[in-house]
Amino acid sequence: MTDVETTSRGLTSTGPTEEVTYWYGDEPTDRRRRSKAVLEALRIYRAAEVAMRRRTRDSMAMGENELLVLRYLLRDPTRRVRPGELTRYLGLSTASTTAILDRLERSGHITRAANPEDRRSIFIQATPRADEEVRQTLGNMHDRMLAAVIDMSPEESAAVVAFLHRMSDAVDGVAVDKRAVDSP
Amino acid sequence: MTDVETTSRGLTSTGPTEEVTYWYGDEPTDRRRRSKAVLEALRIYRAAEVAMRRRTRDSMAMGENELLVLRYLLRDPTRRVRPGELTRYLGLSTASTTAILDRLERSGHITRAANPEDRRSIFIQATPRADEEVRQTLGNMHDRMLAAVIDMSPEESAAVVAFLHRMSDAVDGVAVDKRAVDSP
DNA sequence: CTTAGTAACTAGTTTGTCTAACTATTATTA
DNA sequence: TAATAATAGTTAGACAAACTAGTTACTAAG
Repeated sequence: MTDVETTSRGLTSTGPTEEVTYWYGDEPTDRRRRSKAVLEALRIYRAAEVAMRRRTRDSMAMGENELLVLRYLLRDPTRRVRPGELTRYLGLSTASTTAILDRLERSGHITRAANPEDRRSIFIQATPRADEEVRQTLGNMHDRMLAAVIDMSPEESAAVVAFLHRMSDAVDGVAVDKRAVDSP
Repeated sequence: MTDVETTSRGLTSTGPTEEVTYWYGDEPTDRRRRSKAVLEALRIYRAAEVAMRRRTRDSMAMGENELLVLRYLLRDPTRRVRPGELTRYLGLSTASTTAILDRLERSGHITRAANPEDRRSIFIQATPRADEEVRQTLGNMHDRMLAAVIDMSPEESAAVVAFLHRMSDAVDGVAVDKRAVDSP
């Protein structure tokens, strides 16, 4: 399990051709080997995604959270999003959210608009420029992802979705207790 | 469409039961619906993982990169790892690596040892305490992940692995232009 | 009308990164 | 062999982005 080189383009697409061909007698050894191949593929995907995030962040000269905010806003441009919602989404303090919005406003990616119904709060809107920039760098990715799944059979889709849900459950259980044992 | 609540425990495991059942006539509409379900499941998994990382980091009072270094060191405790290797792994400057190692040394998670063959360089070793702490928080996760895939059929494994490889390729192509293209 | 609660912001601090300069050591070459 | 270049890691100082604590403006409840 070495993450080392997988962050550079090309190395993440190691051909799966033979790794997953299966046996007639489905012995425990084979199952273990297949399981490892699946987890390895997942790890490679994660590495590819982390690398993509960094490239995008660099090419847009923008922090991770700023980018997340833009993507969140652009996901449904009709929705009225307030800073508090972004605070919960990012899991940061309200102060940090304010700072992020300041930077995005200064760089011309968002605007702050008054909320007529509650004059304490405001609405955040992505500018056309933000839309264009994000679309230019990430736009094709979603299309490619969709193209990569559109040809899957119902059975394949079901297997993948079930797998992802089990994985989500697996990572959901980490570090929820802790500090009961060894705190100083 | 909203990432908002998916970062909290439990909400990531929305039952997939009906979303993926399939039709007799496999019309384009169904295929599109299935595709969206798959990508949605992937997005939920990602959110679960990000949340897990944060919980771990918080519970160990440690930065993301410190944790990455420890996991890297503990992956094969017999190997002699030098700071330069960690620098390349993390993709940071050598100065930042030094700072990270300073923090880890001060908190008792690593030790610096001399390299007798090249007195400019040193070896980094994780302490037993680091091993125990990491194992305690993340140890079970790998077991749970393995348990979540060990029962998959050869066909299911193949479908999942192929899916992950296609996804890796899809994200690999983002934002590679703009600057010097892929470098070796 | 007062008091409590909420939404966002400001100020000041801490953390973790960066670049540039530095020390010590090893490798190359004139 | 002496001079020079290259390498490994550290130190110093600057900056970006997070945090906590406190403020302002407003709404809701007694």
